[in-house]
Amino acid sequence: MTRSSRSQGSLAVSTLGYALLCLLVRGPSTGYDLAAQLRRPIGYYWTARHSQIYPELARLEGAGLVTHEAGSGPGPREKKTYTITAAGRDSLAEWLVHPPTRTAPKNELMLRTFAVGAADPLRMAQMYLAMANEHGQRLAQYRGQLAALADNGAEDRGHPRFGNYATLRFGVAYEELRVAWCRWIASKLVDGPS
Amino acid sequence: MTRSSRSQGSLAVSTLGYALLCLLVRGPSTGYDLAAQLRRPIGYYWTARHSQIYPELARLEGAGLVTHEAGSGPGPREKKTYTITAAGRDSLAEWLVHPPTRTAPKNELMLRTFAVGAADPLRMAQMYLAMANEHGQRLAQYRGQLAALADNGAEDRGHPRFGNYATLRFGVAYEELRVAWCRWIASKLVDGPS
DNA sequence: CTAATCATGTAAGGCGTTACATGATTTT
DNA sequence: AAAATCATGTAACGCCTTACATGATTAG
Repeated sequence: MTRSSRSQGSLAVSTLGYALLCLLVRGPSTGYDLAAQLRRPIGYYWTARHSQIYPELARLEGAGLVTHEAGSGPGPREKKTYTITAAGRDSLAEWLVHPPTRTAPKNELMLRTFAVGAADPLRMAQMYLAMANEHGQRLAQYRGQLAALADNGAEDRGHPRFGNYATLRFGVAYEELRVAWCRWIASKLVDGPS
Repeated sequence: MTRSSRSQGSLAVSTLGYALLCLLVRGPSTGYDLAAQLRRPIGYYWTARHSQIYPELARLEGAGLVTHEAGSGPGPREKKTYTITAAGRDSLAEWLVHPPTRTAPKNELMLRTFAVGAADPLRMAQMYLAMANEHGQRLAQYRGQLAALADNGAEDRGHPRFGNYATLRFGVAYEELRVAWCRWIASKLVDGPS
């Protein structure tokens, strides 16, 4: 049984598949729109290009987790609006409560930091300050979005945007940490002894 | 000019290549040993299997950034000990001061959190508490390692292990944040209104 | 009239994991 | 006697990015 087989619901769903279900559970959407939605705030934690999304939607449909309705689109092909099925909701609900599988960490900033002794300290300090700036700007954005959500009552766990609120709270705390750490190491490299 | 071309030093080096140089700048090593070194603490931020490391070392040698000396090994093949070259040191020093290229975020926990409303709140709370536990255990490990480094004087930026110290400081702060956030959302899901 | 946006797909190639393959030495 | 460790490589396959391909509608 190949992966493109239709009419079976027991095929393994990739994390990307669940990411799409996370969006589709909030309402029907086209592949194009899903690509656009993979921005704020979920795009801070998961992204995908349309070249990945279109084949994945076809797989989800083959597994019976979504269906689509086609209509006339702007281009040469039909526009397809995807909707999550009851099986899709069940599959998502079960996946959500499982602890995440550990994925390989990829943090280039910490990789550089591990070898910080092999570079010029002043140039490294400048790099860290530039990163502090970048994270500081993101922090300001996140704080603004968080305040807007709080105003709409999204701190309540029953609110439909509570998920946005909770992820943004993490984002704010993480950016604060990164700004503080970057400033700490920069000052260490400039003022510090030896 | 293909990637396997020898005797040229201008070929693009991948991030994995620089990760290996980050280790080799501390001293010569075999591919096997590099795979083992990609654990504490650099493995918290970057990992690779031996199947990736061996071909990458050959590419680095083709680019003139490392050399190797062969001796008799335990198995059917020769044991190769790699050493960073002066060109390798220069290339690394230049790479270190560049700000990291933005890589696609992959945070499965935040992905799940975005769709938290589609799952059973109590089961989600249990999952978050399990994660808080896991991160709490890592936090204890990191704190132990950090204290050992501090005792050896690694807070000094001139110390050969200052890189380990700085990355671990980030690790401790990050794990603290994750534990606190997981506990916050778990209590929100259990006690919270609605 | 030019550019952006909407909309869907495929192809080539890099990166990374798992599994296959070999075999000596040391520990249990 | 069996298992773990040391040590190096290749092959198959999945995930992901970049680039190729098409074309209507709308905004500047």
